Amino acid sequence: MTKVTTDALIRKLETVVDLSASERDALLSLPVMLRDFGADQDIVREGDRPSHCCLLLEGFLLRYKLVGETRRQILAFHIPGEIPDLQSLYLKTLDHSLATVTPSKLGFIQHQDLYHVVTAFPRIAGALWRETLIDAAIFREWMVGLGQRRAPARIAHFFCEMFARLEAIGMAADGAVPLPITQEELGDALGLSSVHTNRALQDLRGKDLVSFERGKLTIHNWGGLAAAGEFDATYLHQNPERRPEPA
Amino acid sequence: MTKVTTDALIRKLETVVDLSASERDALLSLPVMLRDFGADQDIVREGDRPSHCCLLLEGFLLRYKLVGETRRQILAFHIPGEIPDLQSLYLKTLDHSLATVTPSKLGFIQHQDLYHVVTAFPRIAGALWRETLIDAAIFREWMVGLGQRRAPARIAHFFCEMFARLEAIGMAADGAVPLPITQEELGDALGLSSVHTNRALQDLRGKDLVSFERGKLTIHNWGGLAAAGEFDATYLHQNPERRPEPA
DNA sequence: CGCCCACTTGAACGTGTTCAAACGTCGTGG
DNA sequence: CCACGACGTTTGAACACGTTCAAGTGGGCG
Repeated sequence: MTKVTTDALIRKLETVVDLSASERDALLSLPVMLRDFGADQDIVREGDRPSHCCLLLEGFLLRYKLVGETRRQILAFHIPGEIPDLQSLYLKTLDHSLATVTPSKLGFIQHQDLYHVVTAFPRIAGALWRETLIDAAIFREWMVGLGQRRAPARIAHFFCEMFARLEAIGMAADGAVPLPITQEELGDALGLSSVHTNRALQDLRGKDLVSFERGKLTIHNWGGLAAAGEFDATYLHQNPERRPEPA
Repeated sequence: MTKVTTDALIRKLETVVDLSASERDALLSLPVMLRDFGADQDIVREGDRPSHCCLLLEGFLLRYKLVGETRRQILAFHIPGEIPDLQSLYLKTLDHSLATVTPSKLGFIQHQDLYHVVTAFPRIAGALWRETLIDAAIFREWMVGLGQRRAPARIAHFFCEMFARLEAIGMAADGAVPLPITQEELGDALGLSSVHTNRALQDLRGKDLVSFERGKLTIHNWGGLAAAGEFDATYLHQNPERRPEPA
């Protein structure tokens, strides 16, 4: 039972380090509490001091910050295999909230248990650390979009990123991936009103680069979309670069 | 000699963990290569695969990404005691550049050496990991500013952040801190043109909240500035929350 | 003293926002 | 099976924030 749950995590980490038997065992024997959530539910909220992290097994999550009652900035979207709140292992007070987008299956892991594992197994620690660094790399790239790119480029870039990430976990088929978010959520992630998001979307559609409807993103012209969004996947650090230990 | 150089780092880490004698020794005996840089010089560039990290001892640094030849997004400013490229320990290819703002003194530490320390001393690893998580928390807060706040609020928020960080390392005096950046750099960090940055700045000055001239930031009305920028310091995670290990 | 660089100002323009209404689609219940 | 309701998407039009271009000002340093 618990074996199944950390599988996704182990698979992810093994793209970076070759885990030894004892390392794999340590991860497999981590107590994981399974829990299902409906759509649009907060999992943890800004200001909380959670005692566990959660591994996303199925579904889509997002992280957000509210600002001044009416506005929110979506900070990230998360897909299966990720641990969206791994940071809470070291930063005790949450500075943002985590919520489901779709109905989701989560595996909760006690900080204490995780802490013992990262203390005993430096290579696991390194691989997890690396995950949080990629998280930060994605934030940086979003900052570039928010600060420097016009609406259509921002959207195009976002689509490229999500496609690349979803493809990497095997969720792409026929040039399409599931992306079950509304235009309003898209706008809140990209710092755009839903109205303008809609119009910029028509722009991309008009050039026959993508279609995005009913939670499905289909890329018609990858080259064109990547060019429109100035997308360069380096920041996702997907090329394993095998082994995080230097030299 | 090398003792002096890692002092700033040790002091920083000790606000979070109580280091044992052997842990402190390990840090003190880290080989550090000192090097001076002039103003406005690249230290490492996007695409590089550096073999070392650098600890900032004196001066100001910034990280940036260029986009489309003419625009750049500044991702972060760094102040003494920080390791701006710690991430390169695990993410081999740099996805952005690091440069000096003012003439600076840097201590370079080989990845290999640092890797041995974090492998042997999990608590040091945890404290450094935590630093990179705070880095990410700052990115998130900047995303909120870039996506949701109007120019004056963005600037006000930024000033509050820099003041808080500089104060924490003892660089504040009489409600003022050194902040030797131009309005153009400020704009590039906040996603604003230098012209508009200038006008928004006049706005804040007109309300007698701050003055910012000749590289010096003086806060006249902290409450007012924080309100204007909707600033809440939680995300800086400066309250030590003593000991990163859970429970 | 003079130059360079940063800051400042003005004015036209453009991207994106806001408000408001209409449309479409899907799921529910009569 | 159709009617209804809810929610997401689409459209229009006025407006605002921020950009761009261009020229001018001012201070620090060689």
